[in-house]
Amino acid sequence: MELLSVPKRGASAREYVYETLRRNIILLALKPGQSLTEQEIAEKLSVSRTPVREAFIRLAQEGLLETYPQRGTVVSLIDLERVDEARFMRRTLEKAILRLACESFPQELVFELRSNLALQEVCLEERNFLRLFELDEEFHRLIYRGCKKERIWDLIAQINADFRRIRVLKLSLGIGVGEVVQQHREIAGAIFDHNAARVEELVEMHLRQNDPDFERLREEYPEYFK
Amino acid sequence: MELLSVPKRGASAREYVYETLRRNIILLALKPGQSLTEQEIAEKLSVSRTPVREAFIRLAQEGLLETYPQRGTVVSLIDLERVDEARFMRRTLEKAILRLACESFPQELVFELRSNLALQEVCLEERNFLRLFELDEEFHRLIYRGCKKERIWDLIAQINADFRRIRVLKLSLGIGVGEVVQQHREIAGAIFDHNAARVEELVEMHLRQNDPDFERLREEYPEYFK
DNA sequence: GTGAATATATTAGCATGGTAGTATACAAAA
DNA sequence: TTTTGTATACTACCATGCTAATATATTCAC
Repeated sequence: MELLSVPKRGASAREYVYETLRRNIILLALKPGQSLTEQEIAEKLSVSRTPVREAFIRLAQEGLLETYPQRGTVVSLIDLERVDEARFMRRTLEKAILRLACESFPQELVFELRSNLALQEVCLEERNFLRLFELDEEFHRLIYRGCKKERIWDLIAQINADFRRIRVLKLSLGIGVGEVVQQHREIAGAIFDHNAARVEELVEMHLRQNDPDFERLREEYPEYFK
Repeated sequence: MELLSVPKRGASAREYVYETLRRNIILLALKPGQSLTEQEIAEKLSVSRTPVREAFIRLAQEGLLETYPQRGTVVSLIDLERVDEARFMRRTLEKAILRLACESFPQELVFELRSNLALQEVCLEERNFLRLFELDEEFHRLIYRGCKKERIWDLIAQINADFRRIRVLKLSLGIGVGEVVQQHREIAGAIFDHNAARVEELVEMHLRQNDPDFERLREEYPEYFK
């Protein structure tokens, strides 16, 4: 098992282990269904079992791990029902948030949004899809922040973990990245123009475009799904 | 410090401590701002420090506790900004959920909803407001379950913890309980009649009625607020 | 060879001791 | 009186050993 490394940066051991595992699960360096033990991870990350255990508990609570007492711990399989529920939640909230953003959006974040879009273009040209994925998340987070709803974004990110794994699968197949950047630009444009009606359409489209690919991915990687 | 007890029921020590503390914080048996230590709670609940610590971590993640490394842990103050954000989230999602419920709602849950309403009436007559509070939560959960969106309810419950503490404060002052039961009955009626337009109004009213009381409560209990 | 009983290994849950960081009390100096 | 330095106490963080539950391998009876 190879783990992508995450910088420690003064954080506690617990935080370090948590971030490392979370990132590895979402980026599929840890495969759905793969089993882990406290001991094993503790050794790999050079910490004791306690902070590993605490990270496991948190990841289990977020649905990324499943712990079976006295037996072991496995990376959760991707659950398409849960994905549906998460996407319903996100679609619903994001439409409401973007309506707010069209009413008013703070100037300093306009700059950040534009910068983010520019970087997305670069990643697209360079075909750096993983980084593009992170910029995508950051783009949406910025909008939530502009509406003073950043906590809501954090919750969505939590419940959306399974969906994020699916997106990583899609990226690994290189499916539909160009459209995404174009849509982001249009969404930003609608915010700047205070065009609430238009933004609602755009969000609906943006968040629904992944729909048809689920079954295909499931056929491609059946062992990752529940 | 007196803790309301919670039955153990075969759960792990960690779960037991978590449930006990959570309940005590929300019902304000543990006051906002009050400080706790692992040691102290471990002794009171007759477990070791480990499960207490793990429960603390989870409660801190949910915003009910704040942990300052090497200094201590305190029960979070009620944060009205966070409350606003949580209520925005709930209003937005609950309207969408209730529209779904008006389209179709499973028969077996109709029965449960009616039973719940009947119990609410009893609690109202008996002035058992704490139990009524729990039935209220259960009422809404049932609706989410009927739409296969129970996970979303759980997230809302999490982010709503501060709002729940406010409601407990209100109940302790005996403010506006009669209306709530009446509104629940109307909401259920609208679901059974598939009246989506009506239900949206009702939800808006139901979830907004608490608005004006915040400042009053803040004056009454300034030490509980941030 | 098959099935039951038993031993062994493995795991997460839990208890407990040590550590480092922080606040507090108090004494000494100004 | 005020400030500064120091000792003390207290805390959460982390390491580690033990326990109980479970899965697997082995032995034995038939």
